Amino acid sequence: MNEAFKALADPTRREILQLLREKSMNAGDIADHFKISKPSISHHLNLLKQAGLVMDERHGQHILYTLHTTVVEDVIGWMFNILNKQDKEESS
Amino acid sequence: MNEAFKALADPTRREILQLLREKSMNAGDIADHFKISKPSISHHLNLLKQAGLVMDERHGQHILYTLHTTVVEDVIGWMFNILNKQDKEESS
DNA sequence: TCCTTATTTAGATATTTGTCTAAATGTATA
DNA sequence: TATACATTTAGACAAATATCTAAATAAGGA
Repeated sequence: MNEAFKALADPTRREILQLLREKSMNAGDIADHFKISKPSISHHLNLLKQAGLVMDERHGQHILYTLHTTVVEDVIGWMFNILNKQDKEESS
Repeated sequence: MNEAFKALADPTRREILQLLREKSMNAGDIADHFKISKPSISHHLNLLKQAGLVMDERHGQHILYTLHTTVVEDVIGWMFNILNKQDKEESS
C-alpha cells in the first residue's frame, strides 16, 4: 500500500484518477487534459499502475486506462482505522 | 489537502499517525519508537502539523502531539468520491 | 544562576521525484 | 513495405525530500 500512498501524493496523478472515475480513457486523451508532455503522463500512468490504482489494456494502437478500485478501498480502510481509537469499540 | 496527501506518502509519518491513534504522545516518546534521529522525527511531526493531521501543545518541557481528524475525514471523502461514478447516483 | 532534559532549527548531503527531449516500440493502413 | 499515429523507454537535469550532526531554544530544578 506504500506505493499507492506515494502515487496519491502527486496532484497530477490524483487528477488522472478523477478523470478515470468518470470513464476509462486512453493515454493520449488523458495527456490532452494536462499541460505536461505525453512522456511525463505516461510515467505517471505507470506509477499508478505499479500502485494498483489503474489497469491498462491495449486496444489496437490505443492503450485504455481504467480505474482499479481494490487498492482505493484498502487506502480508505487504512484511513478509517486511523479515525477509530479501537477497532472493536462499542458504539453506545 | 495536497499537503495531507504528501504527508501520508511517507511510511514513518503514517506510523506516527497510527501511534497517535491510540493516544496522544510527546515528541520524545514518539521518537523512541523509531530508529531514526530525533531531529528527523521532529521534521516529520512538523510536516504532519503543516498538513493539519496532528496538533501540538506544549506541556512544560514536553510537547504533546495529538491526532487531528478533520483532514483525515477530508481525505476519506476524496477517496470515496473516486469510488463512485456519480455523486448523485441512485442506489437501485 | 547553572545544569540537565526536551525539543526544534540550521545546514549539509545523498536519494528520490517530476519533468523534458529524443529515440524506440507497437499497431494500422495505403 | 513504407508511412503515420499512439505510446513508452532512455537518459539528462533541476527540484524536492529524508536523513544526519551540531547548535540553538525552552523549561525545570538545584
